[in-house]
Amino acid sequence: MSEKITIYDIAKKLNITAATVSRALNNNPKIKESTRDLVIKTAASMNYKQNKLALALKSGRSNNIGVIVPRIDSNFFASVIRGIEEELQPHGYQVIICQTHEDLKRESENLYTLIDAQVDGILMSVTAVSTENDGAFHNVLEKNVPLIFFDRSKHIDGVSSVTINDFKGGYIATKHLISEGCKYIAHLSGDQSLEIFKNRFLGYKQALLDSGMPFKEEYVVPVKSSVEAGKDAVNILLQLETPPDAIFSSSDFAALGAIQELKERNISIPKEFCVAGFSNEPFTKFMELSITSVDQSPLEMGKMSARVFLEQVDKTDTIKIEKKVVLAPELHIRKSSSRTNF
Amino acid sequence: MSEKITIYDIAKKLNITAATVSRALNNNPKIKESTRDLVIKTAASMNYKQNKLALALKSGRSNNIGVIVPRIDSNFFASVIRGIEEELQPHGYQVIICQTHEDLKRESENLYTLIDAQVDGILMSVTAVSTENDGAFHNVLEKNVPLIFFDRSKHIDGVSSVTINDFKGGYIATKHLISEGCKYIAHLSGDQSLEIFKNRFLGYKQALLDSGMPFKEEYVVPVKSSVEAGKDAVNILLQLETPPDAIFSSSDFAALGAIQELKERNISIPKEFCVAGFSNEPFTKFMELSITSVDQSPLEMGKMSARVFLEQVDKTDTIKIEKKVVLAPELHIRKSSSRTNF
DNA sequence: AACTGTTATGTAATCGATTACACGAAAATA
DNA sequence: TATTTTCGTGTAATCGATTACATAACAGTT
Repeated sequence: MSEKITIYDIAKKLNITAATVSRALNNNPKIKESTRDLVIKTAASMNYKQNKLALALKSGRSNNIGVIVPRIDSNFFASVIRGIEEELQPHGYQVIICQTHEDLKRESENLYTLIDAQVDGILMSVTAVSTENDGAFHNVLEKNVPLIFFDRSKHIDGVSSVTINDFKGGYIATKHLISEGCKYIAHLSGDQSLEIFKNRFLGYKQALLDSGMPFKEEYVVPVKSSVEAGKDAVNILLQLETPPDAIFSSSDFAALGAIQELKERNISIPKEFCVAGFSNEPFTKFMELSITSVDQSPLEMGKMSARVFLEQVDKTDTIKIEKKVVLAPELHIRKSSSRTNF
Repeated sequence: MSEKITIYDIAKKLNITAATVSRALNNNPKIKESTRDLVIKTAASMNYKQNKLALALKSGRSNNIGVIVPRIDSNFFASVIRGIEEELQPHGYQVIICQTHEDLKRESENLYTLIDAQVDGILMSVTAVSTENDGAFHNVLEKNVPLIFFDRSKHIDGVSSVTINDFKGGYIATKHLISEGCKYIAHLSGDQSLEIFKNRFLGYKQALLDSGMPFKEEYVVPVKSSVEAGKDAVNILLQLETPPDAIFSSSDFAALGAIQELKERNISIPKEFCVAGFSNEPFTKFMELSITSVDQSPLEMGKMSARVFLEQVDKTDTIKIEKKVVLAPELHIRKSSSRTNF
């Protein structure tokens, strides 16, 4: 087994002090060139590796950043994380991942754990908007650890965020359904306490109004992001006096459930009924009856969040600048709503 | 902003030494109970948090473990990671994730980076079997950092692994196709240098032989794990003198491509042609024509890998014990191959 | 020769926690 | 009373790297 080589070992071998070795390795200009070369050569030959833990203790920076997401086994979050990773790795940061499983208590625990672990920053998508974890968030800010929200954010002074324009997403999806000739468009909505879902809903509403179509409360059905919820929603909607002829769902999974239920009832898609989802999950494209969906460019979102973080780290001394990056959503039109193109 | 509180701050306040504070906080039995209580109470009131970096430097353990996977935005790997996380978090470990993007150079870099970061262990799925990175692997073992392979493994003495029985997976999938009455079963195979793909192939072959069916080389088409590759494979297979009437694909994505191409050619599934895939990706279940697939229980695989790691960490002094855990695959029979049930 | 300046390196403190060893005081034993 | 134990705490080294400050050696200036 190879003993761990420290700068002291190198120093002893060369009959100089560790300070000189450290300076030589850090390209300190005060070191004679011959000494520097010798040290660097010796370090290489002894297979010296800097101890990052010692460096971290001394500098107070761990070079780890924490990422908190509801769950990792969803294409969206996994892709965001991939984006974060790709952007941060070249800067020497390692990413530590935590999952909340949509549980506020775990969110709080994760925040404390990451601060404990001395991370240099926290990038996260909040689990729900609630005051329950205010203490944990306050703790992060108090420690001056950069905090950045992506996708699902909370309003906290001085905290930056990277989101997509969910309003626009809802708007273009709905407008698209209208342009395909749909007259009665329903909406499967998510947890309205979260900005993202509220905005998707507002975009939907605005698109209706802008097109001179009436907005009806009964066309808005709250759902969880699951296939089952989508089926249930269709069952409710089809019992209405004037059942809808299209659905804009804030979740791809619910959209899928809706489609399954509609097929069950022999309602032809997209001829009689159009459906659009949100998130552009991989399966929406793979289906035989592919599903129209709003893409959130998760990779880009991850990279952007990382960049915002990097900006904030550099200027720790300056006043914190709250930056709100809003990415543009992109509608992927597929068979589930294409009366004309396909 | 809250200044960082150290044990020295507590010591000063109580007019005792940091050593006593440290001992009190660590429940050292030599400390008078009254002192211990006082220290603990004071620490709490001052909002003291142990500096993990200092602890890490002193103990040589970072409480971080590294996970290396080809990519994170695949349901399989994301689920394995989720399993690892769930098992390790309660033990105080944080998970650091690295991606190789199927690139051997990045695999090597990741290994060195993690060792650099002083991780307490590395859990990984290798990118490819090659001697190119032997140096990097050797480096890990030399540093006495526990190394555990999951899913895709390499043969290295003393290194444990957690895999599924891919041979059996291939076997039961093929047997199932045979039982559905398929007579000419083709196989879309993966990179044969990787055990997992080789074993799936061997399982397929054995199932044929056990059923008294001939094994034909021309029925084995190497593919990448992509939709396109699956389409191409079907095009090749259907040009054979005796085209097959079933496919066992080592990849769900290729299976999907095959199905799309078969439909294009108006070949009815499962009536004229049956298809089975591997991995049980979420979309296989969501399709209208759901796809039969072999489940690899990724969550369980992650948890099991974590457990094997925990075992190895505990007994650092004992001789390294190579442990090979093999999980059982499970066939999920769906419409793409169900002539009888549905 | 005396002084100043420059250059290269050494000395020692520091980051925060742990711990082997030492030591004084009190309690137990002879 | 003298001696040994036990108990509770202090002292100081340690983990490995960085860095403010000190200093030695030498060159240049007057």
